Amino acid sequence: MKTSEKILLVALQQFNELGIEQVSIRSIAREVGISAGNLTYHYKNTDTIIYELYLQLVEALSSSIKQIDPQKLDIEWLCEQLESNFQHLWTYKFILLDFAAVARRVPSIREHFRQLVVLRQFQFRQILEILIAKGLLKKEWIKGMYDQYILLLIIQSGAWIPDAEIHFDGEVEELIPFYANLVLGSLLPFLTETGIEQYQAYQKKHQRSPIRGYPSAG
Amino acid sequence: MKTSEKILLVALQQFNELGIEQVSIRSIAREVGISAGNLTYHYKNTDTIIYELYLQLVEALSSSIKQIDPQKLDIEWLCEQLESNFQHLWTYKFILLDFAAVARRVPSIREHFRQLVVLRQFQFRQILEILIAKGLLKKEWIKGMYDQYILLLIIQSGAWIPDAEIHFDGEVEELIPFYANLVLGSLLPFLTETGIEQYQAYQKKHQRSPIRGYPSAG
DNA sequence: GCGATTTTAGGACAAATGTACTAGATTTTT
DNA sequence: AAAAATCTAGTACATTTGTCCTAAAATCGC
Repeated sequence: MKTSEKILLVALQQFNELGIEQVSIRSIAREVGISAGNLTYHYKNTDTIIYELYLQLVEALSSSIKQIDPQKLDIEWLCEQLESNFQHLWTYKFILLDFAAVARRVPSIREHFRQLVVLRQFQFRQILEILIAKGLLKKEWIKGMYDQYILLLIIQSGAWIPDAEIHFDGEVEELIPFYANLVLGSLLPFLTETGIEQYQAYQKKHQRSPIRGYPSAG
Repeated sequence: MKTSEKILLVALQQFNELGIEQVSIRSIAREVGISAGNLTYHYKNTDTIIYELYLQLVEALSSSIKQIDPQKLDIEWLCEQLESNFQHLWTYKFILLDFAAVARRVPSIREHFRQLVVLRQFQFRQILEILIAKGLLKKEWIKGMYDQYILLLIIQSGAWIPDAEIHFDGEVEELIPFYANLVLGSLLPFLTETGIEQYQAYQKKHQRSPIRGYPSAG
């Protein structure tokens, strides 16, 4: 494997484990087994590495979405899509764990992400329209409610990661399904009866209890 | 004003403006106009200051909640309560801006917060029960949906701050109302007709357009 | 095999940070 | 007023970090 690839791999691991502020070019170089001087040859500084990893994440997410095929689009597809995306996000969790700090350190990430969110809003809107047309989602019964929902969904899509870091106590394998399920739960009140049936079919298929590994007041 | 109070004040300001990682005992001491040595006499290190400010925030939120009076509890009360809480959170925004980083630096904050959330879940559940009993909220039509919603609401209650830092472009005075309104929006699909009326009455009273200062795909 | 390019190691340097310590000043207590 | 406490300034030290530079080593094209 190329040195530059090794660096990114080790860097990602360290960022995820220690948090961005604890990682330096020296700490990465040490673990890769190269000199710090050498590392700066490949990546000028840690910010460059962060940006590179951010691009990897964006790429992973984009290629996952591909084209939206209105034919296959249903609740089950949505569930799978979301869970797959969450998996990618978790792989690069350090980015969303302290996204504000990341965006402050690397302004180009902030700018890129701002535009990305605008695009996502648009895509979500299209998806919802299709689901409504298919009778899986209720028609908007309060003006603007779906626009609000989309924003909330985007916020939630990043926010579950810090939440998991603080609260989640369960097994690692259960983490993604748990939060995917949780965020999907925000869709529940909008579902039609057919939509609910599809949702519950998906639930059953994957054998999930709704809340586990999360401290509760019960 | 006592020196120790001045320190907290300046520290809060610097944390909010620069982010936790850019603030040091020296940078605070410089702005307060005292020596760094003196500052360490009052607070051993920045972590201690962070913890102190965290306690201030918790105190502000707690005293805001006070006792819940089932008599007065309605949608309007909920809106006001939420907006008031958001105001407090924004005052100490650095804490929730990088909460994962804060919790990593000061483990006692993490532990305290974990317990706090358990309590909040319980309180929310009580509030929702009352609203249901009053006919403002629909009865749960999918098992466990309100438990899920409560978790989402708690996540959203912290997540709007990083989101604002990245996306919000509007006037500062509009920020809190915008996000309070956005998060309250997640309640919309659960509202009964009476609930919707109360909600819209509150909206009208405060003259809000639902989306402003936020980049949209429209 | 040879020259050019790419890759690597290592060191030097300034700046910043947390921590600890000393000693003087100020306030409070008695 | 004297003693005790609290508060303050200043210094020193070890570490870490980003950045820059040099020279050697490895690799590649021909």
